Amino acid sequence: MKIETTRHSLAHIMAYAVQELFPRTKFGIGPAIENGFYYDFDLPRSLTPEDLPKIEEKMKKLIKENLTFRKRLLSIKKAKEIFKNQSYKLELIKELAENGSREVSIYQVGNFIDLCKGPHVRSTKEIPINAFKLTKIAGAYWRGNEKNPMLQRIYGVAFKTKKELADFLKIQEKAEKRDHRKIGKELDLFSIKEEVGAGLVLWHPKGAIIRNIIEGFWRKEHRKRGYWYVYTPHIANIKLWEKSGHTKFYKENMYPPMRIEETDYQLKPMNCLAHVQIYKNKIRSYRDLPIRYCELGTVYRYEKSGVLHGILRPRGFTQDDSHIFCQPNQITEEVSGVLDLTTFLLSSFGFKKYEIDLSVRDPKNKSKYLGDDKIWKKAEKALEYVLKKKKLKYIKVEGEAVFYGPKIDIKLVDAIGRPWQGPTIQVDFNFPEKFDLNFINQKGKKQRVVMIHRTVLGSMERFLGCLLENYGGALPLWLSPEQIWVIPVGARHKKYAQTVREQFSDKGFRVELKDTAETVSKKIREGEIQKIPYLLVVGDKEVKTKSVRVRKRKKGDIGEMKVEKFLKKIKIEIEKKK
RNA sequence: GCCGAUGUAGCUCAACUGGUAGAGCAAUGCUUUCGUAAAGCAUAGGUUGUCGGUUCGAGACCGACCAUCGGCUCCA
Repeated sequence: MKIETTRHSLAHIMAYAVQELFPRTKFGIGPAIENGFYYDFDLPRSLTPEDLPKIEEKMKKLIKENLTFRKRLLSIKKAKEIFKNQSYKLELIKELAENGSREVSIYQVGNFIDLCKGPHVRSTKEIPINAFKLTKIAGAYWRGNEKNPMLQRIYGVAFKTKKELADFLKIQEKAEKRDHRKIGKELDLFSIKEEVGAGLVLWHPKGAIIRNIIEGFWRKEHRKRGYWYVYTPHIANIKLWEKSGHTKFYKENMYPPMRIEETDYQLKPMNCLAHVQIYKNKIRSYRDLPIRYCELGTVYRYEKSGVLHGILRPRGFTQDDSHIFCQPNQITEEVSGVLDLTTFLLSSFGFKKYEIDLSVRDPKNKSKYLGDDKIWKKAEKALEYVLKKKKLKYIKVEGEAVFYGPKIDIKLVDAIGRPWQGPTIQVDFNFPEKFDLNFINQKGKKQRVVMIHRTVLGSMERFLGCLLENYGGALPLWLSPEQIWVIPVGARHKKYAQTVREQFSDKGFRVELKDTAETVSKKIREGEIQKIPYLLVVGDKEVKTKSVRVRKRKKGDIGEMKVEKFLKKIKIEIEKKK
């Protein structure tokens, strides 16, 4: 028996239990999902966490009754009659009928009948009784549309054995400890304060050090690949945003304009328009192309209050942005180059797992997008071509495109497995049209340029958040804000400790001398909590032999070493990681 | 924005059914100079998220707002 089938059957059992406990319930839908299942209910009252054990108990009781799942095929008419008091089910039946179905299938277990195409377990005795748990209650719009009523969703997790469930719950619990918000607080990296504003990030000194390292590495790699670094203002004349279509298609994500001497200025939600203006500054030749402008550009977007999530989703963030202007026949090469850069950077920062989406238009709602069909098809084809050529696994998602073009999105995964969009590559024929962006081709004729929008990390905020969760805060040596602590055993070793500190700081290492009047144990404990890669203890022996006693993070004491030898060792460690 | 939960010292948490806020860590001062995950003593620290209401009396009850958390919708 497939676990998905069991999960789906559990969703039905849960619905059955809810029906028994709340007879007037209207039912939405209840599918199996990753690790479990959910079901949406329209209930006479709000559920509280205390309801979950009651429902769970009822479910177990029902499972023990060895109830059979019976499938039946019904005519549309008959189905409508059976579900006459179930408005959501009626809506589904109506839709099935409209799509040409003559009959629908239903499943009955005990006294609970559900519209469902199955499959299900034959009997509840096939369901392991101790391998599931109801985990949370949440609101969810009927059919995922915010204009529809909100139903109450109960989530559950389910596995084949009690042990698998216990393991899963343990892993989840452990993962929650790697939450970037927790790590950010513990390691004093950043904060978000009510006094400053929701979604506005304060980077503390140590967070800023990490960001600086990331940015430095990013700049170096971009310079190598022929990018030009630019700086652009944070506000711009609103006419620019009107022309691009932002005020029409992107309005709900923008802060309202500010009026200065009869002109409205817009806080930028994107960097592209400024880069467009740099491109437009003079006539460009085909010999100049591709032109790659890049900028760590800070943008502000109005995000609905309910979606903010630490630094993974703030309202102000810095994109590692770039706009590439190229000839049409350079698209695949450029997209390909960007993909290579992305995978190189991600692996340099230790990311092994990511998902790739090809985000295209919603074919049913073309009014959400700028530009005509032909242009869109061309852009979508170009992106898909490169993905296929690189043999990368991707999922095509309709309706996920930006208003000006389709994109390749790379999603990084957080501690508890939630995907967050980071890197993105977007082919855009629309802005070049809107802003009349050209170059002079080999024949001396004006030709339309192609624009590629891209970030390879996503944003500094989101990237750091994912980075912290990936490493559980224990960043590799090259990224650690504090790499080494020198801990003198007693007051008489302070002087030597000082010289040791200097030997490392002279070589560019981030090293702190911990010479306060506290015990060695205390400082070791503090160092481990602060996730310092190396703690160097120096006492009488080390002073005599010009060495250090090395303690490696998580590993413990790895022995005494000459200062020179340790220096060499960490240099190698840093080179290797890069 | 929507549904639900939460908000007490810098951090982690206490305070019985309403009776006037307490502990550990951190901070500061003194003592201790210490060999691999917490030395000792003392001091200071709070309009209990904000505003309003109920009450003789509110951290606790009610309302509005703000923020956070889990989802939904939306997104880098």
